[in-house]
Amino acid sequence: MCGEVDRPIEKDDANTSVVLDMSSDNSLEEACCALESLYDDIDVDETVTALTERRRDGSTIDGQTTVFGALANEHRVRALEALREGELCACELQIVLEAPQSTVATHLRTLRDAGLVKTRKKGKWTYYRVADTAVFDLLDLGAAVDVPESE
Amino acid sequence: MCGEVDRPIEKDDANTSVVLDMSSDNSLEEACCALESLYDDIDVDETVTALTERRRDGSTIDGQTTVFGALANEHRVRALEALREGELCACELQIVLEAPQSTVATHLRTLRDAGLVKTRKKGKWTYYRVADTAVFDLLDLGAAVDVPESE
DNA sequence: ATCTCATATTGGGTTATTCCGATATAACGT
DNA sequence: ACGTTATATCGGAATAACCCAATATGAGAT
Repeated sequence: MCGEVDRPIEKDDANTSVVLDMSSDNSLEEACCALESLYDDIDVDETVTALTERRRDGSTIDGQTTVFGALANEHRVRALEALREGELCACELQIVLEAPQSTVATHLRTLRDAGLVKTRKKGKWTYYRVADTAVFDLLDLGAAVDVPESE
Repeated sequence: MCGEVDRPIEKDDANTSVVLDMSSDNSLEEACCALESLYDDIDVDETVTALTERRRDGSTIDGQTTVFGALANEHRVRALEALREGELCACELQIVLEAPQSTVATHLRTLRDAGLVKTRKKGKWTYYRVADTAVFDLLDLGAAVDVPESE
């Protein structure tokens, strides 16, 4: 009863970052079955198209996942929190993080690659500062989310 | 030349989420060497204590990393973006995400565990909505960060 | 009760992250 | 030049995250 659906494939090539191969599975078909019974008198194709348009530009999403990925680590969040009161050099951050030098250096690299911190070199020392105060807003919003316990 | 340092160990037990064993490496010693030469007339112990106090409460950081971890995935960001215009049921999100049913269900579980979405059951269908509009602020801030290219 | 369908969970193979010792680089002092 | 010191990068083992087919659960419908 759940037949063919005109797939709205690639109206724009913006979503190239999606690396999923839809040609050999039946995910869309299955989902459309559910759709058909969800609303009784609808044009399924039209609904699918509307849902498709809820997708955002792929490059934006790439940036978002890079940023959130950089924030998804205790050491890195701790480092950023320490930078609230101003810049610190790598050796100071090493004390804050209580971790070996190479570990700290790697985390700082990740933060820099994500655009969250910027560096300033002075002689042998490298000073790290938050790239933008928006980073603190991110940290605050992340801390404000009420994460349900257990699981 | 870089000798012993009074470690300000565990003045409060709040940082119990740090699972690092400092007893068998020399990270602190190394970092303090750098500190000594960074400022020429300082009380190193005092400086270490000050840096130690830049640390935040561990439970807060746990929540932050859980939230950011949930946001650090293309499928999940895409799902949240789709929910900007209102709630959707799982089968609709399946169409948006172009992924198999079990994959979508798992991602939605992750978002729920992080407190980013809430669910409403109506018969056989489960409707997902964003738990708080602050989630959109998070997404927007994450998208606004200027991620340097290459690497 | 039984069947169907929407969604959730499980198992496990694949890939990505994390950690950290070892080594490399780069800037200062002598 | 050389040694020293602060930081960065490499290698690879341990750990976590991801994807998805198969299976389980739970709410109608018959």
